[in-house]
Amino acid sequence: MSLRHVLLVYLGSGGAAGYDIVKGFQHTYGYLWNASFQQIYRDLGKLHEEGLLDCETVDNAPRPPRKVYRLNQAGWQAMQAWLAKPLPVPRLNDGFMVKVASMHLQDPDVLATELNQLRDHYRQTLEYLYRKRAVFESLPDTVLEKFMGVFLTLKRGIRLAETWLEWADEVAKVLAERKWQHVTLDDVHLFLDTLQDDGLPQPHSDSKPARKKAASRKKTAD
Amino acid sequence: MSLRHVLLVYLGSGGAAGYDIVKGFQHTYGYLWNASFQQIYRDLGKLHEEGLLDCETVDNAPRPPRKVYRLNQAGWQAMQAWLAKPLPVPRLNDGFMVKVASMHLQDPDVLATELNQLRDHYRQTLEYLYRKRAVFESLPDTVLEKFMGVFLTLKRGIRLAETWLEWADEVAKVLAERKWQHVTLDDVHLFLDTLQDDGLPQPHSDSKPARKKAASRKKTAD
DNA sequence: GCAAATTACTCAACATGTTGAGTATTAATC
DNA sequence: GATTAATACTCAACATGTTGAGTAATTTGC
Repeated sequence: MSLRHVLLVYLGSGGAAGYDIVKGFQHTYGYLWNASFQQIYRDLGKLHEEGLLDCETVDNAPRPPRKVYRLNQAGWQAMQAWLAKPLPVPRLNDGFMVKVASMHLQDPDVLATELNQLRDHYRQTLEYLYRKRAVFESLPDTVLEKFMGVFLTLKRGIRLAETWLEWADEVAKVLAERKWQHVTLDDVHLFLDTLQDDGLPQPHSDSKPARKKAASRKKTAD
Repeated sequence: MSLRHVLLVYLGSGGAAGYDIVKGFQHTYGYLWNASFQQIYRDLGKLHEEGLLDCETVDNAPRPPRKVYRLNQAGWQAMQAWLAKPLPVPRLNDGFMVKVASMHLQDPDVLATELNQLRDHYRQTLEYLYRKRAVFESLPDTVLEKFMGVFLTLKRGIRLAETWLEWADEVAKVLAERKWQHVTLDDVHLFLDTLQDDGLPQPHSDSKPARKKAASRKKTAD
């Protein structure tokens, strides 16, 4: 699961050339998948080497020739295979959450500043997404149905940003009231042990939910 | 921004040894940050090499000795520097969104199956998180305040899962009604060109919102 | 028409994350 | 007490993503 597959899907609607793919990709999947232009070029080259893409070199003198990539039989199959195979649940490695979880280690004003920057960002994003949604909603049904998939992901983006902002208000309130205390690792472990934690469902984790008493842990925190 | 920093934050509350860190880390940041035990061991070693962690080798005969890692001065500063420096807005490379956006390329029943698997997963996750929230809410305020940061991220996890499920209902409805049509890349480009797209706010994108007419694009789609 | 900036790329080094295999010690089973 | 399984690690190869530098054509400013 990676850019390779997303490129195959992108080319599933038709072939295209170098920089056009870069630009079109940003347009189409811009808020679904981040990729640098370097990575796109590199992976297009690899997919071609591996025989999943045909590459037609079209003369474009006096400029360098355009390389037009297009799915071939193998590529189409690889795309279908990816679409058909369920993905692992996405990881959500969000550093800001780590900062919030450990707010007791940090100057609350610094965290509040970062929170506000993020709020501005998500408010801007939301406005942008609302404008886009309005365009979609003004389309006649027959056209909208052509872009139903994209429309659905747009709605997802809107929901995400909206709930992020609601949550951020909660965090801001806590920060304003300065409702927290210092914590040690031992506090945390003792507390978590009392939870009788059955483990979060994690389809691609190799740890089983089996638990032992954590009593044997050496006291190493300071 | 990576596991390195999260480990520094984790050790900010106190030192700990090898496998204890692995286990404790999964506990504390399990639903905030995914990391394999191999990665944790490797990065602990690297942080030690770089002089950000002290490592005290404690005899544990007849077992292999325990390596107790602890933040030193430099490590504490590195942690504070990370906390103080605003993070880039997180990428959200979610393959399932790509699948939904290109639903016209795929058998709708296959997509529906994957959607339902994900719904089951998020429903389970949500139940787990509700149970955890109930524990937090039963705590006396003085204790809750110790874990306010963790509590806030838990609430975030709940909001995320809830809105994901609401959105999934929308998608399921569209899939059931089979409301979409075949699309070509040219359709997509023509449509997007009409949007007068100003670009999504992307703090760590190097593309500027400047736009040209896409009229010069060669017709390469099939 | 020359210099500087921009566009359209390529290359290489590196950071980060994943996968699979391997190795001791301890515990469980026969 | 030998065999097997589970625990607690280590190592190495590789996949993926990021960063910065470089190059050649094309446009822009003088």
